Amino acid sequence: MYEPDKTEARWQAFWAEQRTNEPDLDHAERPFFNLMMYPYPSGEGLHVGNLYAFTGADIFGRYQRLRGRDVFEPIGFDAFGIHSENYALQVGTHPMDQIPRNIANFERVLRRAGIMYDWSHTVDTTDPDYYRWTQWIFLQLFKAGLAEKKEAPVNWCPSCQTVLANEQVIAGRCERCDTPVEQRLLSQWFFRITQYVERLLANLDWIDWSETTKVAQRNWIGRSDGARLWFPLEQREIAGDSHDPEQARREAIEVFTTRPDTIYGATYMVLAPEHPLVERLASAEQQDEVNAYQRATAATDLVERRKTEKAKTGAFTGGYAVNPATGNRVPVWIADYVLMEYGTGAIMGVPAHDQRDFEFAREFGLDILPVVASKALIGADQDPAAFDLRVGEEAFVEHTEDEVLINSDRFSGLAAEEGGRAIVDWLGERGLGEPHVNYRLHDWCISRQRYWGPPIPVIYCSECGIQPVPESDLPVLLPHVEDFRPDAGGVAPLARAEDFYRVPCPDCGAEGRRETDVSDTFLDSAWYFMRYPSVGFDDRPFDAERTKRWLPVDMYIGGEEHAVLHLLYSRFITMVLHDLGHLTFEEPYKRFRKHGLLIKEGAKISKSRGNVILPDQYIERYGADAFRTYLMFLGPFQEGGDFRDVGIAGPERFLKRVWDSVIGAIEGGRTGFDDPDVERALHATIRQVTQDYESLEYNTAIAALMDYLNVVRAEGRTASVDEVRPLVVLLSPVAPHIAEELWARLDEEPSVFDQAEWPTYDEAKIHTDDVEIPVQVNGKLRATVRVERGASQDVVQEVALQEENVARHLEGVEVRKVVHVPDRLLNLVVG
RNA sequence: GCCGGGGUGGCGGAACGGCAGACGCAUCGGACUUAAAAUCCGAAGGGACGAAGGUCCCGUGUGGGUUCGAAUCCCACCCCCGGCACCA
Repeated sequence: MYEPDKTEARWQAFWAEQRTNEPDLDHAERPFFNLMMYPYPSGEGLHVGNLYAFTGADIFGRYQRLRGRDVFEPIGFDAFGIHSENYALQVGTHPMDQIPRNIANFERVLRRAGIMYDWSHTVDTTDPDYYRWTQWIFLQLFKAGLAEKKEAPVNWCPSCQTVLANEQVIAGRCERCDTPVEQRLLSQWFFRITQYVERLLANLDWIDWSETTKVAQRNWIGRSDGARLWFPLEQREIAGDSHDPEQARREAIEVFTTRPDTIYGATYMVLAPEHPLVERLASAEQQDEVNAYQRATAATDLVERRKTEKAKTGAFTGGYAVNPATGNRVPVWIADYVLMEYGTGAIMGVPAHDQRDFEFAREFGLDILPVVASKALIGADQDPAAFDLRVGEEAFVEHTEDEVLINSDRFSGLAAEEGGRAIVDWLGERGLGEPHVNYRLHDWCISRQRYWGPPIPVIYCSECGIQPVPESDLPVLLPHVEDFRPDAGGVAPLARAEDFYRVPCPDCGAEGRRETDVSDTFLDSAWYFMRYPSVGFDDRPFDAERTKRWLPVDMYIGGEEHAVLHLLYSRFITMVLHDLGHLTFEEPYKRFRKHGLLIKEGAKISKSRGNVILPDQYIERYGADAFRTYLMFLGPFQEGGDFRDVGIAGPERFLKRVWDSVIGAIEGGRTGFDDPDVERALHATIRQVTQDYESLEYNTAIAALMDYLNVVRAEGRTASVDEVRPLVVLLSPVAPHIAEELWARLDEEPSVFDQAEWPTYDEAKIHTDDVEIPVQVNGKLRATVRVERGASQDVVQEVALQEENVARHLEGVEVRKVVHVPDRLLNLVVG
């Protein structure tokens, strides 16, 4: 009798006692670092989505192990952060008490699920032995000039009462609580990730990652090629050759554009309402209107402001600038459709060729002047320099190969792209233009005005300014404070803990004050995988030898939701540590594969829907093996699938039958292969399962195993031990407990993961002597015939023609053509 | 709007130029049982004809195309999911 609860408990105890899953980190000869994204240990318990991801990753790890690799498969807990803090606030506990309970609960479930973790090398980001090195990493960036404190407009969540990184703002709302985000001008710590943007982009071309993830990163980085142009302010004359270009630029409005070719159509300019030049440009008579508009914008939250479909609003400043190409003076407006944080916070308005500018010009009666048109439209007989193009209800924005410039002086008639380059060159001679690449990506704001994170290791000295905490003083311990509530004014909770922040300057001893902000959780997770092999080394973040042996990560499996956050930050931190000489590699993950998303009965799983699945009850009822098998069977791992309770019955029955068949084989005592069909099925199954594990297609691997079992036990047949031994091995990555038990009962030495050889297949044994060939007439199936493998067309055709059904369809018509694919198909084309 | 991914039986999904629906769930029929559950055996995309073995037609979101042959490749469109979005 198959009793999963007993079997699973026995083998989990065996693994723990024998330290089966703890590779020798110093001497492993064929190291394989199998990594999965560590979870946030929530108070609600381990989510089935976590277990889905972990199981898929675990199968890959176990498979690599059976292929002879020394697999290191660690787990840790991403336990700092707003989520934990909010949960503690909600249930009225302290995170320092709550988190260890959550972690213990997670560990219990993960052990119960039979994941091959090395429990002697876990990471907890809230452990001072860990965050000490998170602080150390901050210091390395600080010393390298890659961490800077600057006053900047930042995203402020009024509900969480903290600053958010751009990546944490989803459609203008806080990713945590969905509250519309405000902009505030605050002094914050930033990591200069923008300095690495080209490398982050370039390496995407060669790292082995899911293509969709690479695309998401490219989009996020948002490289756009264009030019910077300077429109001199009107009260100054246009800077001529005799002027210093630097001077000219200081007295001008700088814009970024991807369409410098359209500058002759720039009939006005728009500044973001917060733009520093607004004050200077605003005329006395427009001052009130400008101020009113600025106030109105400031009062609007980002969600409202960034609505695309919203009608265009704005205010005229009363000031003018000069279009450096035409020499015409153009009015300068402010409008909220221009955003301070993208480009230069100012644009040239080209209403004929930009839909937004078009709408704005229409609203305020500004000139609309087309300067680009297709050759076909112009025709051969017209002069592009004076072409009269009428603009309809929309801007003319298509950007095609055959467009040429019109109404653009001497550039008229040039192809648009070429003309754009020529114009930028020409403006460049006067210092008023240059090619420029702009990025959507901003520097990474790591300051958080919250409690539950690693304190940023900096001291502000009244005498000597910003001082890093000496490395020897790390960690800066997060004190246990009772009132860890965030503050609406943006003051960090630690700023209320005088014992914490009052310290002498580490350099001069004068009165100093600690930084009271903590760092972003994403900094914790940007390097956690580097710590795993070096857990236990107290005097260094990562040991050189261990790191060399195990990193970079061989396989990383995780959710697509981290495509642009965690994965980008950890690449950045790895590059920095590489450049500073701490690492020998610059990309952290050799391979990354995303897993799909689980839904339940067609609906998204979420707390608010109340359809959250906790694995505990299922493991309790069906056993970990059956639950794992079901999770992996319900759909392609990389695409996700639909979880339905009733579906577990299939895998559950399958495992019972495996048990009965193997036990039956052992009791029967027969060896060898007496049935060529079974042997053939075995070899085909080994081939299929091997390919599927390799490519993470676990659902079809399991289907293949079910298929094979159906062959083995057909019509009350009793299997031989040689027929079932490979089945046990092939199944073991998915259902490790039952596999261990059956392996042992087959009189083999445990553990199957150390003792078994991965089964090999013989292509020749998969082939039969005969093949079944479908016979089509005009592409429609009319019969199947059995012929010898490799039979010639003549032979196949002869056999086919004897089929009554084929002959009938050939009656009275002429065979015009015969398509024969050897061993695959015969198609008779009649006319 | 832009960028990804996807639309196949009652359901989850296979197949990804060559016998559509593997494998499984649910369903139905049978065996076992006093009975039920469990287990085992079998049926099954839809339709038409046939007593039956069978035979034919229709079928992979819609419409076109390429091909001897298309779920699979190409073009256009519709719908769903995920991401980004007044990004200049």
